[in-house]
Amino acid sequence: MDKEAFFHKLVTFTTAVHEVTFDLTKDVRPEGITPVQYSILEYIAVSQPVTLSQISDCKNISMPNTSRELKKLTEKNLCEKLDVAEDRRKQMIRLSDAGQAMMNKAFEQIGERFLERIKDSSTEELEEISRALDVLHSKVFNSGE
Amino acid sequence: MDKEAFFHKLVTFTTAVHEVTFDLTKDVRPEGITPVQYSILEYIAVSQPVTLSQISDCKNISMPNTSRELKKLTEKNLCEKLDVAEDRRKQMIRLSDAGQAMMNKAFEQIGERFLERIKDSSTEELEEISRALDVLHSKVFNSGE
DNA sequence: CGATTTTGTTATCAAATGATAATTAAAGAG
DNA sequence: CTCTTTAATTATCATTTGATAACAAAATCG
Repeated sequence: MDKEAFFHKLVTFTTAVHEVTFDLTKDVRPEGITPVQYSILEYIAVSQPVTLSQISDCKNISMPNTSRELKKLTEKNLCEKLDVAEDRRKQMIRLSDAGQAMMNKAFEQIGERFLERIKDSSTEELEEISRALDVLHSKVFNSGE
Repeated sequence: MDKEAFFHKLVTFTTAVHEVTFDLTKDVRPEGITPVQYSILEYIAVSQPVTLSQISDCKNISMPNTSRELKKLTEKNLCEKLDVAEDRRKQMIRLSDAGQAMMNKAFEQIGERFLERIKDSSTEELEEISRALDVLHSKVFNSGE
């Protein structure tokens, strides 16, 4: 298969992934939370506890802007800052109970929509999908490292 | 495999896809083009000719805002509006020569980065990846319909 | 034909985001 | 101990984006 066609296939695929994730996640964002804030909360939920710099790096948001958004989230009692004993410049950030509850609810909705989407797949097909995810994750979409 | 783990796997995967596409496409956006404008140009490039409503629907941008951004792009001579004979309300939009050249260049850069990313894969692995793309595209990320 | 729907435009406003400079405090290097 | 680097904050500004209302013209429906 020629590179050109392969590349086109990948572009089409990533576009589809973006569209589907948009569909799965639309409307789950709670009132009063901006898109950027939600994406930060999502990141914290998955990787907590994290430092401010980590959020800044991974989400490609400058430190000042990360600090600003995190301050707003903290004021809304959605996350907490914990001092780090070894390095007193750093702060570990994690979701508060309220923030955790909020994100659980959001993930639950997304999960339901996802299950709806694969509900017609047999056990064998799910296995196949799972293997496909492994292949692509390890051979193409391996961001880490 | 339980649903919970399956869902988690998918979340991790889509996150990776987003990160990788960000890496592949960062810095390719030409000077003076905003992110939203670039995403519109990308969509036109792949699907041209398209109507304004199609752009609005597919990119989830309201008609007024789509119209505004398209006007700016037209003023920059990056795309053209063609009248439709059968329905004089509609306009078909496509890239101008300059716009096409610009997007070709952008896609070329992305293509190079992509090839770099899969350069260590054998022919068999590429076949495997291709099949995995087909599986996921048809069974999970099938946005159309 | 008249009413309604579709397609697109213009204008305007508010909110979200991005970018930068200046500052603080702690850690680490020499 | 001084100098430099790292982590984070605050303040400020311009740009981008989203949202809404009001409008116009063509198509479609009954």
